[in-house]
Amino acid sequence: MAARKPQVEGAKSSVLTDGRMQAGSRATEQVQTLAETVAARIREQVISGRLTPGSHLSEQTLSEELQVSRNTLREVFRMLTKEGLLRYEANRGVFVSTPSMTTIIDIYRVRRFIECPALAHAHPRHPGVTRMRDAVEEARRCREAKDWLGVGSADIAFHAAIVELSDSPRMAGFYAQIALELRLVFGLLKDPEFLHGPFIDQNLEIVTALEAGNAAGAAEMLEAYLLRAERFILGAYARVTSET
Amino acid sequence: MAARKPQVEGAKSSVLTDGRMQAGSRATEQVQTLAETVAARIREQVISGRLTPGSHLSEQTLSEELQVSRNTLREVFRMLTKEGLLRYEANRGVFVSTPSMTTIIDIYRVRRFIECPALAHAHPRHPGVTRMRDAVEEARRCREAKDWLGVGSADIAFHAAIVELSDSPRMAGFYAQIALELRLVFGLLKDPEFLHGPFIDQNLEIVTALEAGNAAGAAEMLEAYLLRAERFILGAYARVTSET
DNA sequence: GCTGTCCATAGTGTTGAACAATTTTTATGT
DNA sequence: ACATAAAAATTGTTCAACACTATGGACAGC
Repeated sequence: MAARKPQVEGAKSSVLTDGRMQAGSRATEQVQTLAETVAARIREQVISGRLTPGSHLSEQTLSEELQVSRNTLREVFRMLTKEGLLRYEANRGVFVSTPSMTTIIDIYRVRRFIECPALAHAHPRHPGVTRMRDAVEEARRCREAKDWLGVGSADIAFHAAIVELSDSPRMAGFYAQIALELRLVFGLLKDPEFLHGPFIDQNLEIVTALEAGNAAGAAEMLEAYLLRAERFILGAYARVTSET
Repeated sequence: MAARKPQVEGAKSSVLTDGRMQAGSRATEQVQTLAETVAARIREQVISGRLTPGSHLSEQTLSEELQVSRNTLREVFRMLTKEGLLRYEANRGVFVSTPSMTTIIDIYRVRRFIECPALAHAHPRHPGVTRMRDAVEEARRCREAKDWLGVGSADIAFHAAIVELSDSPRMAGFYAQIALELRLVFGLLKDPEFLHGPFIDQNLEIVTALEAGNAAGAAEMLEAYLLRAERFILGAYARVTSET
């Protein structure tokens, strides 16, 4: 009956590993509040596809399911809405955001707008480069293990590392949001092997070029990559939605 | 006693005009929830300087002051924290964000990164151009009326219009956040006439060049403008903080 | 005087129940 | 079928309570 209980129960019943994202912070803010924990959990459920775009998130149902009070859950909703994962409709509740073609187009426009210059102006020995290479290797590991969700994460990590090259925390934060939305799109599509497979090797080429000091070339490859990926995703998206 | 009461009381005691920002939406979402109203109100208090950076926002005090429940207020805190206006510390509460020099530098890096290309690739007859000119005229009106807060708003609106030229809602949303933080910085500085005065005319030159079809020239002027503004603000900031 | 421990206090984190306002569903009449 | 009114479900908001954490002394030891 007492409050704070979930600090214990919540941890017990929690299935998520978590701890990723927010690359910059290490020892800071180790204390997580319940709301943040729940937010991470819902985020994961959306990304993993257990929560499908467009579906309505009932306050009562979800609060019982996650064992938190409605008030706490509403705080979580407020956070995730600002992150762009959920959509609010007054007096009707929250829904999982449903990406449209317009969404995809805008996301890729932003990606080209941000990633390409960041890569072009990058210093070859910037710490972000290491992260890029790590991400590529992680992606290959996941590909072998046929962990396609993992491949998606690694791909996002790769491109987040590119944005890190710009040395701007705000830019990185913005990109993290965009990446979240992109994952929503990924979840919408099927056939993840076909979706991610071809792009791992291109990531490898890009980081290799950058390490060799050829930032301009890397940026060019990246732009081509993004244009291809956009067409690719748009096609897959059209195929999925037309089935309805 | 009863709930929903504030829907009435809140409106009565509300002093803010509001309605700006979010250029794209017109008839949509006319229904505002209490939390959103309160959020707008606190936002305004932060921007106008009534709530100084670094100050602690007590849940109990503020909830009594604004006549809303603690729970609703906490929802608001969650939103404003995501917007970057407030900072959360677990078990210690929320504080108004305190911009540092690093903040200012990052903000201006982002501004150059986003605004300049947006302007350079702009079409001279893009609707955003009209907004730019409107903003300049609004700024001059406010200057004559010595409404320096208004000048600040108009200046922000001008540059938000530049970002609109990129036709990307996500970019515009991101810029709105950056602009909010920038206003926090403005509030920190004194002597607003000296702060905004010189820049109005430069804005005018930029939009004039763009209207004349000289996007490249406008972009160059903008970059110079932003570099100057950064130095300017950093100087003013150093002056203010050293006084402590 | 300075430093570290223990406690009272204030403030945040979270809950459950209650009720008003709104939306959605169901039942009903034509 | 179709509009309409009543009923049910859901969101919006409040309140009071209590666990947990942080803060500011009081007090003892060095």
